[in-house]
Amino acid sequence: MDKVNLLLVDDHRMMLEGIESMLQPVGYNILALCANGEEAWNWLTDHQNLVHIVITDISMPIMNGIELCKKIKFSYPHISILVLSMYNSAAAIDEVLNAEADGFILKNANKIEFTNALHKIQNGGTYFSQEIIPFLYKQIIAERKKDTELAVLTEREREVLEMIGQELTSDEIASKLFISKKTVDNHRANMLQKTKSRSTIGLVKFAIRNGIIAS
Amino acid sequence: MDKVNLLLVDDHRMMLEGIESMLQPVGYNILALCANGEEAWNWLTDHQNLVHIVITDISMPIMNGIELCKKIKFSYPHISILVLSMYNSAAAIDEVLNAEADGFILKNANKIEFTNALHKIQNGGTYFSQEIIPFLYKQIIAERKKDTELAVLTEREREVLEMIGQELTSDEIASKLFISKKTVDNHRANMLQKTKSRSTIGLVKFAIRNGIIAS
DNA sequence: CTACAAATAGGGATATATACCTATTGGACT
DNA sequence: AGTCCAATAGGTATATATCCCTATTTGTAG
Repeated sequence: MDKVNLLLVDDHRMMLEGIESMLQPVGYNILALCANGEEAWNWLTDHQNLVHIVITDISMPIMNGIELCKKIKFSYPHISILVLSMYNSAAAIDEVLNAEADGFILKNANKIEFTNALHKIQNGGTYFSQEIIPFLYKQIIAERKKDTELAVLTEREREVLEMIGQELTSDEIASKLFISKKTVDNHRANMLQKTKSRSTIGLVKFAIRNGIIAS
Repeated sequence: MDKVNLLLVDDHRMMLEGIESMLQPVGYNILALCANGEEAWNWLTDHQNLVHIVITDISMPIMNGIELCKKIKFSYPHISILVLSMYNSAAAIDEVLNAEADGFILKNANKIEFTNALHKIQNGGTYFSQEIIPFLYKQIIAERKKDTELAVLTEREREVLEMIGQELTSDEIASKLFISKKTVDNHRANMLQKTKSRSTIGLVKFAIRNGIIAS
């Protein structure tokens, strides 16, 4: 049987070389090492038919692992993808599932689990870390709730919230948006309810938490 | 010359094994792998005279690398420490320097740089990644500015600010601190001036920036 | 001893936000 | 055609924060 050809994608050089020194001795063929999704994507345009499995990190500069995964699955569906992640956050898991990855393991997995995951994947299967399986159920619900929490705000409300975060008053926001102060106040009131805040302070914390404004 | 004895500390199993497979072939002796600072600290009580260099991550559960570093430097000053970090944040660098580590490299360093750092350290020297050297200068100043920014607030003001961040009103804060609402308002006014904020919103952002409250 | 900063507190005025209401319009989904 | 919701806007009352003053006490540095 031919060697399995891998493409490794991670922005941490040490992680790349660590994986390489772990897999090369046990019969895997590392075709290339890429530091981010874009690099990998470009490399794939000329080598897509060589690659069997792409092993990628999630958080990387320029193009992250989720985006890379989606693009590969759309354009080169024959390539399997194993996603590595530092943390088993609900959001990460949800995104990985959404991107149709073939496997997802945490970076604190040991060599056994790692090669195990690769075996399953190279045989057309899937592999998800034991640690994240509870999340698959529990957190689809939790995630939906969190998504709802994020989605509760309308486009306009987010716009207003952003200006609140810039320390503008309702009057100033009204002027900037060419609407009545009353309307701005209504948006505030609605957002207070939706985010379960007592005052603008809670609103601002919500905004920072959700990346609407910077601290 | 005897082999150099190492203790590896990182909460990511894969990173531990990656480093191990990188260093073992080039003549280093890995004594143990620990998943966090406490584990390493406990292990050291019985093996402190065997270890030459401790290689540790910063962010780990239970006891982080900074704390571990400080404890080792206090109790076993003959042990050298190389700190690994994911990010070259100003805060991290400052803490590492403060903990008197012998070296600090980023996890995206390659094998060459890694062994280079170890060589320097085992010969009694220090090694800091090229990437972070600019930080050593620029950010000592930036850090000092941030410290100053933090220092402008008095103890009491910080206390009040923390409560503001919990969405308490001046009245409520006054009750909790057994002082007059007027006093709280004075603290607010003074903080607004000191932080150059237009309103409480700016104050809250300041508090989050400086870790006084969480978003 | 003096000078200064921090914490305390008050008066009084004004600005701003919040809490309840109601109401209209336009677009999307059923 | 009817329902729902976002966005709009107004009224009225109250709560809260902000501004501009003054003033006392206490501790600390010069």
